[in-house]
Amino acid sequence: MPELPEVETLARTLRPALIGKTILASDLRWKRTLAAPSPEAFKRKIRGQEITEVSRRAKYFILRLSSVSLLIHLRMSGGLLVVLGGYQPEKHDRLILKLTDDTSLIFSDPRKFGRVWLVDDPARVFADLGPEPLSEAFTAGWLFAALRARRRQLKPLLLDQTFLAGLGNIYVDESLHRAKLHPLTPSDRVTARQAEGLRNAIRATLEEGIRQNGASIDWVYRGGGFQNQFRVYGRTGQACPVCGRKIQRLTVGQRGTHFCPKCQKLKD
DNA sequence: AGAACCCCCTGTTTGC
DNA sequence: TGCAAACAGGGGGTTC
Repeated sequence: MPELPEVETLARTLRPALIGKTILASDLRWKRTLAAPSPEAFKRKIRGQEITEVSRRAKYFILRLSSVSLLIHLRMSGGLLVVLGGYQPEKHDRLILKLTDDTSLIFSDPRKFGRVWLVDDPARVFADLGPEPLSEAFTAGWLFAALRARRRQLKPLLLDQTFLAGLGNIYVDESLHRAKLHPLTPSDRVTARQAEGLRNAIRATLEEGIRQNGASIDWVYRGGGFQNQFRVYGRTGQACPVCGRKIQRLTVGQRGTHFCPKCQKLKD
C-alpha cells in the first residue's frame, strides 16, 4: 500500500492512539522482517520504551521512542493497525508490539517485503534518500538542475528514492500525466519550464493523495479515496480524462507504466 | 552512468 | 472449469 501519501495518512491516523504509550513486549513472528538489530537485541531494547513521536520520512513510518527510534518500511504489502483488547495473531502478522492501555500495534505484511529497524540514529538509515517532495528544498530550480545532471528516463528516475524520496508507481504515473511528460523522456531534455510544471504536478498529486487519505487498491489498504481520481494508473484502455484518448501501458524498469499517448508525447 | 535483468514473497487476476 | 502465467503500491543486487 505504501507511497508517501499512504504512509503520511497512517502517521496522522495512528498518532493519537500511539503517543504516550509504553511498549510492554514484542512478538517478532517473521525473523527477516527485522533489518536491525538482532532479534535478541531488539526484544531487549524495545521493552519499556515510551512512544514520544509518530512521523514519516519518505515512505518510512517512524516511531520516536524514549531512547531509540523504530523505523518501519511497508514495501509492497505492509500495513499497520492499532487494536484494543485481547488479540489473536493472524496469518500475515510479522511483528506485534504489546502496548499499555490494553492495546497492540500490529505490523501485517503478506509478501514479507517490509522491514523494521530499531536504531539510535535514524539519519544513518535515511542517509541516501533524496529530498522530500513536500519540503521547501524541492524547488523548480533544484529539480531542473538535478534532471540535467542525469541522463535517465523520467519514470525510473522519479522512482529512484536517492533522487527524490517518497514517490512510487502510482504517484509517478499520475504526476507525469499531470505534467504532460512522457515517462521515457530523457531527464536532461526537460526544459526549465517543464521542470517547474513537473515540480508543481508532483506536489499537487501528493497533496491531493494526502487529502484523500491515500489510495485504496486490492486487499492491502483501505480507507483512502485517491483511487477514484486516477487519471492513468491502472486505467489501460480507458479514456484519458483530459483528451479522451485511450490510456496505454508499457513496462519500464520492470514496472507497469500508464500514460496518455496524446497528452504525453515523446518528442525527439 | 544507466538500462535490463534477477531476486525477495504471497495472493489475485488474466489468458488460454 | 482449470491451470499456469502474469501481475501487484518496493527496493537491493548483478551484469553489460
